[in-house]
Amino acid sequence: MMGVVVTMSDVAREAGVSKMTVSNVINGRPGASTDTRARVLAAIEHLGYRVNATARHFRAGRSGAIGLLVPHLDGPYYAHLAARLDTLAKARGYHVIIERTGASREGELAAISAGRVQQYDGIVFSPVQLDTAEVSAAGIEVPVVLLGERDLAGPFDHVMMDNVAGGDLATMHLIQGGARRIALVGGRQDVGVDSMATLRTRGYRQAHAKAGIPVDERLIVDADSFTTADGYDAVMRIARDQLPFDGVFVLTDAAAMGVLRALADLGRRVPQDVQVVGFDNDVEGQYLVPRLSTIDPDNDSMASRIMDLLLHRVDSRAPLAAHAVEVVTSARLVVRESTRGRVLA
Amino acid sequence: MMGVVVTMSDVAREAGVSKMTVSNVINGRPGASTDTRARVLAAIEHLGYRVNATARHFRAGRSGAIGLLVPHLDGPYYAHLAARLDTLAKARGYHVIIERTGASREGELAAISAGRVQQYDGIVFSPVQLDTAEVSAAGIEVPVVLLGERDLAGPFDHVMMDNVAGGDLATMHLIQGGARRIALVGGRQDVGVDSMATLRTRGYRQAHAKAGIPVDERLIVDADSFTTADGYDAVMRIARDQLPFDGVFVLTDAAAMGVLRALADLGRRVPQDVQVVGFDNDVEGQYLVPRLSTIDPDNDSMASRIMDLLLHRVDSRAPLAAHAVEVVTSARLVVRESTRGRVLA
DNA sequence: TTGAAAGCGCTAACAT
DNA sequence: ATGTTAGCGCTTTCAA
Repeated sequence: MMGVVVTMSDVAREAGVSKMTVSNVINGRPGASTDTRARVLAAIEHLGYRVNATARHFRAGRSGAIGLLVPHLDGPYYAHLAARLDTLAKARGYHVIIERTGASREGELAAISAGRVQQYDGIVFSPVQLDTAEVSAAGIEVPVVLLGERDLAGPFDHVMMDNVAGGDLATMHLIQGGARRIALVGGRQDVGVDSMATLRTRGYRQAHAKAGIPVDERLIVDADSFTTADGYDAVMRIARDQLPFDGVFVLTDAAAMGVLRALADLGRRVPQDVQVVGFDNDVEGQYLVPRLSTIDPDNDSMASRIMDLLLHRVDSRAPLAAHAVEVVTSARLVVRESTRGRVLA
Repeated sequence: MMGVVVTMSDVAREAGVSKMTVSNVINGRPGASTDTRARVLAAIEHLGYRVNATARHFRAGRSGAIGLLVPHLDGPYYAHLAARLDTLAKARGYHVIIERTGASREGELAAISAGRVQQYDGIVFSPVQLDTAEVSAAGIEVPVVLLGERDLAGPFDHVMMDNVAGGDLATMHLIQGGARRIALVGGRQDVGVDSMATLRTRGYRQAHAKAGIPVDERLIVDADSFTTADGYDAVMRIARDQLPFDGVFVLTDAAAMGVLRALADLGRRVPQDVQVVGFDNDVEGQYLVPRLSTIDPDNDSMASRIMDLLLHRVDSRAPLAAHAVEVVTSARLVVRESTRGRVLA
């Protein structure tokens, strides 16, 4: 026997009031006497009533779902972000649905297509291929918070970490540890679209410029989707090309894991022969051999900002407000065993 | 301007039929002439109509949500399982909501409490502390599929991998590689409740018995929630107690990562001084130094079985059928660099 | 083969 | 301070 379903009408009858009064009490709306409120609360308690979230969302013309559109879930990065966002969303009556775009143009376009998006009350989108103009052109009709790349002056709220500063920090750290030929695994040339990769690459160049060290373009190698496998392959390609290098800045910790493995296969010691620094501060990094130095992007505060911005728009039914908000959270260097430098001031 | 919301009535008007006919066509119910069907389909296409899942679930008295109750999301194991289950669920009009129990009794009891569970149409529960009787006592009123531990004869459908065989396989592999004093990280004494840990431990003992090797109980050390940190700590504890060992069977790959790191800190070479084998076959394992030998539980087929069993009950509104189904998927040894043995037949 | 009516649980808008 | 009405989009039931 399925449990008795207690509705608002049941509570109203039990408390001797109307459904509306029950609704008002539940939603903390004013206009109920202390006495009535107490009776309603007692009835709720007594009957074990819980609001039917589906009915409430239905009535409001909403689904209660927030879409989180990310490239993949291979590494821990997006999994952790998803968990944090979900916790924040639950506290406010929503839940998070994860969609993987596969980091391809088609995947991203499909994910933000009208049909897919309309099932959500709002979306958090981390594009890796599309730029603001393209996202804008998709004509998304729910609130959107963009994530992880720099796009000046878009119509969307935008939360990102300071990738350029982070890349600079990481590279400068390698230089201070004595590196002069620093490979950039996952690096991308600056061609129009800003992305996590191009921005961190910009930081890499910035640090070289400040230190007066020339950049050898051949040391900038792509790493597809920044997975562990991609990192491994990238180093193997550099080695095959016989390019000397004494430092590696890897754009993600996940890829850095593959880099460390590749260096081990090549018989190069870390940090004695080659220093390595990652980016993301995944917990796994502190258990690698050697423990990985990395950049910590402070993801917890990013998650709060994201949910605040998004749900504010969702609740106020103002999908595309006039004033898009730009939030930049700052990065911090975490020095462990894979580098020779010291913590910077 | 929010996009025009196209409803079933709009489609009906456009096609010159009633809502019911549209509904029938959409749901593939019989009783619509080929001609009518074509007109309805054309109207749907023309207007860009999509069914409102919230309304449909509301009408059906459902939420459309499947709860996935797991101990944590620290490692990749449950994150991957969640992703797979979600893909399967989406294809059938449901979505997966992840709940973390924290691997504690209170956390698990809270997660399966009436209030929490009633928001789901069905749940997939991976208990680590509770046994079948306790889960049963909670009086869950939606379909449940249990996961990951052995419980004979419960009222719930139950999908698990063959943990005992996997533990046996791993241990036997270490023995064949020459190990005689094998530490068991995450091992648990067999006390009433079967769990992932006690079952794999049973496999460990079984292998020792078959090989005629005595088990040193002091080498069986707990590892809390099987995280990387727990694995690290476990090995450090064994070392502090000065117990000699030449092999380690770690109950999860996540913990195995910490084990490898600890052995590196202790200056013990793997696999020359100590062989290590994990369990789960996380992708990360093949990039560790050394690459981790492990047990592959074939999670993909587990995920399909789980969703099939669960949604069958959900769709047929038969939460507690008379015949609970027990599914056991088999495990496979993956030999890499952290052990000295060869692949078993 | 098709349609009309009713209602799922909730809340905005409007009485009282 | 509290109640009544109406209706969100869909499908079950019953009628034509």
